[in-house]
Amino acid sequence: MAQTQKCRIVFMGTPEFAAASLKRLAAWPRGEIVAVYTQPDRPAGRGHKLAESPVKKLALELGLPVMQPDSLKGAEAQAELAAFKPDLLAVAAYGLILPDAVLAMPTLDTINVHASLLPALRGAAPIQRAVMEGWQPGARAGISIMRIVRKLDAGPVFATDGLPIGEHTAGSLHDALAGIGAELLVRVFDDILDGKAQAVEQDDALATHAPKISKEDGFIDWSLPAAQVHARVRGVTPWPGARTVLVTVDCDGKQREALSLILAPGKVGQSAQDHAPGTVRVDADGLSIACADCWYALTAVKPQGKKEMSARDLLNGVLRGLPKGVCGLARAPEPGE
RNA sequence: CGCGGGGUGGAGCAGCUCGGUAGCUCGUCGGGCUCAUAACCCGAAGGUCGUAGGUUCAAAUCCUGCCCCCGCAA
Repeated sequence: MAQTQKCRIVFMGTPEFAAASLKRLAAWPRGEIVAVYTQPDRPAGRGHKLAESPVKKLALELGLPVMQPDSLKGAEAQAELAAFKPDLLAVAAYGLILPDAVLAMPTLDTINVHASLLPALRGAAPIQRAVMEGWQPGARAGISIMRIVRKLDAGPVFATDGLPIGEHTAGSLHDALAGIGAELLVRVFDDILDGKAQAVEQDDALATHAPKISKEDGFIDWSLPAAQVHARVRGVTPWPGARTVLVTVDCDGKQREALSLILAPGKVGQSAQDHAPGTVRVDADGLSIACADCWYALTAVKPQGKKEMSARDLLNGVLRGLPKGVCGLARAPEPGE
């Protein structure tokens, strides 16, 4: 603690996940955030208004200087960064490639907060993939703090911290991990200043990848076992949303218009061995869809252009008059649905 | 000017094209049936139809402005 001067931190990040670390770092007494880098404002949302990243919003609230270069590859951008004379570079879900020149810039280290237990799930969507793939009992997700090297998410790891995935959705797990990541980052920074930080090389042989999530990842495949369907639904909640299309048949055998739904996590029910995957059933409990092994009971559901509602409400309104029992088939959406 | 859907008793919807009695499923409350029930039967309460104007003898319904919600897209 011979530090007479705070260490100079440049923070780089973009989404909500990164904002949590920025917030925690701003309250860290041993460092001073001298600049915040985030992606340029982009048109987004309804009406295509220009949107500021969560990190930018927080940085402005905190009164920190905000930089939004399109890239860090140019000499100009690098000179700008160098002028901040960073001791530590803290990166969390920034979204831009950091060239070698940038990695070498800080006097102490270049540190990344990654939302997985590395070397598992390197890449863009570790939280969602962790939930989607973590359907086995006891599956865990976590945070790794590592040094940034040229190869993506492959640097030596200073510390990890995990938690059971349980019934988490990607959204709730994200929030939990954002907090854990922020704490762990500060702990590693303390260790670095105290000279007792140790980074352990990753075993590349154990590495797995977590590619970016697309809308299609939300299309539910009912031919999977219910436990995997459930994990998939949670993994794509709240974004891009678990989608399926219900094609239902009236009492008089008349087919209704296909109904496109976004599903909230439901419940794995009784065995559905004697029904084809995708079979839709109305019973006392509401609405269920057959998976490879069991029924999957829908709890809350969001039809296009509507608010989320209970399965009961769906049956009372949009699907009013459906016969009890097997009454249709669920299928994957087609493009545009 | 990105595209589209929607705002009707507590909930989810129909009615709007072709203006004129407020409808359906559920919930709530009361009663009945039943050993019993979230089942069934009977009855009741509860809505200035998002908001402000306009057209009209008459507007949930047609026209215009505004507010709010949602999906696509990013």
